[in-house]
This record gives sequence, structure tokens and C-alpha cells, in this order.
Amino acid sequence: MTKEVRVRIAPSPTGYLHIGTARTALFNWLFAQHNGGKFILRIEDTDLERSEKKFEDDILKGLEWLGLNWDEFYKQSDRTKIYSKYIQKLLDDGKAFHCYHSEEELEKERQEQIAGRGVLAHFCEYKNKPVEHAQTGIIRLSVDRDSKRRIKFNDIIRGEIEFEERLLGDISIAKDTNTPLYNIAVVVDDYEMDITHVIRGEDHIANTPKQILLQEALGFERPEYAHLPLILGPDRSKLSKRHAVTSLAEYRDTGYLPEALLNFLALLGWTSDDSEKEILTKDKIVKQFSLDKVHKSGAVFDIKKLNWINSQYIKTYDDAELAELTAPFVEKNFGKQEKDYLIKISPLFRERLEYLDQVKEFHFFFREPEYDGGLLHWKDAGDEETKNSLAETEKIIEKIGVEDKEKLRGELDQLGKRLTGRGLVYWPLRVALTGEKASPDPVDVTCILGKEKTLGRVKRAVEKLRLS
RNA sequence: GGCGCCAUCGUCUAUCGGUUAGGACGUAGGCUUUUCAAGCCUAGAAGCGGGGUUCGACUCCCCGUGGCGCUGCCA
Repeated sequence: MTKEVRVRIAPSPTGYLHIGTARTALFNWLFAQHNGGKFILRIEDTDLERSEKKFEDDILKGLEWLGLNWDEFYKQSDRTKIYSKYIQKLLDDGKAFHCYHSEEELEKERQEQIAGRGVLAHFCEYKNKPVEHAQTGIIRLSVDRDSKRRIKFNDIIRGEIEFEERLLGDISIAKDTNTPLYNIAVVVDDYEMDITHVIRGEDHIANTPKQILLQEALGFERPEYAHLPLILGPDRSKLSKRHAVTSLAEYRDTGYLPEALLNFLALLGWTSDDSEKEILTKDKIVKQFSLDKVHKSGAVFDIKKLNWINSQYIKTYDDAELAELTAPFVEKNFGKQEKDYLIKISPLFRERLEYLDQVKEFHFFFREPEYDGGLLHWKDAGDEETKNSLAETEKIIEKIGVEDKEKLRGELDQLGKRLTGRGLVYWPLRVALTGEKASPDPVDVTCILGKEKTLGRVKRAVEKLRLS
């Protein structure tokens, strides 16, 4: 029987959940789901200075929102004793030592190395010296500077990768016995948590040989590695705040649907079996997911494609569901509204929304439109023509009401024929109702607004023309 | 500087030696039409360069070039 797959996402709570971290989490989660394994969430807060509870909360919320439920949860700050044990063991075995160089000395050495042969690696002479100092120096894993070894590992996505051991330097692993640094915390946790596959961003490739050395020093088994391509900004550098919104929560608050974002993120670096179908449900993605379909090169984050995918998902909801989804966004922008009213508007939402916060563009359903009277003129129609058109429109609505949309449309079409064209009827009506030159169909708007409000707005438009 | 990874339309990608290099987003045009969207149709748009290997390379190998990542007592 093969070992149960166990993967993890290991974010550090030093910032809000980044979209890239969310994607790494997604790929881990998909791999676990596909293989019937376990997905573990591990908060890497060894850097107490920079870690904050609010970021941790944001990370948990974000993953939950995306539906990436975890099977086990750990926090590194709860586990210092475990790391201490292993750090002490390395010290006792003579595999690690205290380095008493000050940060200034280290920095000076670094500058000299940059000027010199270019290799940046600290091989510490305190390695073999007896301890005379109080033990305040950082702890390093001892690496052989004369090693001829090339540390090789197989990456599931990239194939064999190798590094020269002698270029690594003595690896910093802890500030003191009770304060582990990243590399050892990862190695110990991955071992203790029985992680079988380390799936992470390609920015961690260079950490891998260091972690392998630590595994070997500790006698741990090596997990499988898979380094994911990065999500890029338009300039093809690692996606950051300077390119785009990177916080997952902001996408949620803008009205991107979790299933759309998940679909989009999955496609950023992975292709389904049928590459021509891009709208994929979570279940389908889980079923098809495989690491050997993951790409090697980075993918530029394209908000336009996300918008399109999101609009496709929005179209799948019925009126009541859409009213439910849009309600918080409407409330945020215009105050609380009747549910039934939102249900009436929903067909228009469905057709036009790319993301939910775009309900802003439907302001005329929630407040009186403001516009310049001149906008009421269709092409080069004058005040009189426009006023007349609006007055006739008013009569028609007054007479037949707004219950029968098609009948109303028919009557207004007839009016268009009597006048110089339908444009002369619909354009002023649109502006009167919405205050916009681009809007949904004015008859649709009329029927949603209702007879009373519609007539009020038409009258106000006529008044505007009279005064101008 | 050193080390590593990567390289097909503007973007996301298909192709696992033989294709008119396919699809999606976006763009342009058209249909529809009262505007704007949506929808449908159409168009334009790509193999970084140079060497090999081969009957035949986008595909395999090498060398360039370019981009990115790492180069912390951050993770």
C-alpha cells in the first residue's frame, strides 16, 4: 500500500493572504483531494516581530472562503520545544555550531565577496573553535567548504535540479536554541507532520538544497518536491502590490465569486485535459488535477480574463440567488434594499455584471438620477421634439401601465413610427430614467422602477427641458 | 557578481518529431439594435537567435540572448 499523500500550505502571517499564496494553497489542496490525501495548514510565525494575528485571521478566512478546507492545523509558535530538541541534537552531534560574528562583520564579508569572486557564502571559523563566548551567536549547520558534492533532487515539475554544496556556506538555522529560523522549522515540521509532497512556489527552489542538508543531518526522509511557477505582473516580475491588487480579501470584497477565482487561479499554471474548455467546476478540476500538467514558466495575472470568468459564473445564478449575492454590495453603495426589488433587477445584473461591486452602475434603481438636461436630446432633436416625445411616452405609460412589458414596448415602438424614429422615443426616456447615455433597455428599467417612479422621472425631465 | 529556473499570438495556453501551429481572454469588424452591454459570426495576431541530431524540428541536444527567482540573524 502506498503512503497517504500529505501536503501543506505554510503561509507566514506577515501580510494579508496573497493571491499567489492562495494559488499555492489551491494546488496543494487539489493534489490532496485528487489523491485522497490530507491538506495541512501550517502558520509559519517563527518571526514573532513581523507576525500579526490579524494577518493570520485573514489567511484562515481567505482559505475558507475559497473552500480550501484543511484537515490539520498547526502554528509554529506553538511548537518551539520541538524545534529546540532538534537544534540541540545538531549541536550535540557537532553538526551545528554557534557563529559569533556580528551582523556588521557578516555584512563586511558579504561586501568583500561581492567585490571578489562573487560567491556569497559564509563559512565560519568558529566552527572548530572552542566556545569561549557566552552563547549568544546564531546557530549554523556546518557545511563542508571543500565539498565536491552536487546536491541533486528531483522536482516533479522541473525534473532534476542540482546545486553545488560548497557554494552554500554554513546555513543559519536558529537565532538561539529556542528561536528557530525558517529552514529548520520547515524541515522539522515537514518531517514531524509526515509531509509527502512539498508543493510550493519556485522562489523556494534555492532553499531546497539547504533543507536537504538539514534533513540528512537529522536523518529525515526526503519528501517529493514540486516547485510551482510564479504569478507575474504585466512586467513579468513576481506579482506584487505595485502591479495589482494582491490581497485575496480585496477580490472577495470587489465581488469576485470564490468559484470563479478558484477556476481562474487553477488555470494560471495548469491546464485541464481538455484545454479548450476553461470554465471548470471545482469537482472537475479535482478529478483532472495532476502535477505533470503544471507548467514550468510563470503566468501573467490578467484581470480581464478573471472578469470574463467571473461574469460567466454570475450568469449561472437565478434571480433569487443573484439578489442574495448582490445584496451586500447594493447595501454598501446605496443602503439596504427590499429583496423583491433586487430580484426584479437580477436579470439585468446577470447580463451585465463582471463583478458584484459593479452594481454601482445601477445607481438609478436606488436613487434619483442626476444629469444635464441637454443629454435628453436624441441626436440633433430640439427641445420641442424631445418634450413632445416624453409627453407622449408619459401618456402611454399612464394609459397601459408597466405590467405588460411587451405591450408597452409595442406601444412605444408605434410612437416611434409616428415620430421621426424610435431613437427619439427611447433615448430621452433612457436619460430621464437613468441619467446615463449607456444603460440597460429603458423599457426594462421602466418595468422595474414601476409606474409611479417612471412617471415622476419623465415629468422631471420635461420640467428640465421647460426650464432650459 | 554568483547560483538556479524559464522561453509558442498582447495575455493564458494546446502541440509530447510530420498540424493550414488549435482554443480562450482581450482587440477589430459584422449581425441585432433606441444607447451600452450580453449573445452569435468573422478577422488579425505566435514558435528569441545560432548551431547541431534527423528524411523531417515549435517539439530533442549544445551555445548564445533575454526574462525571472534566490543570494538575510524574513519566510
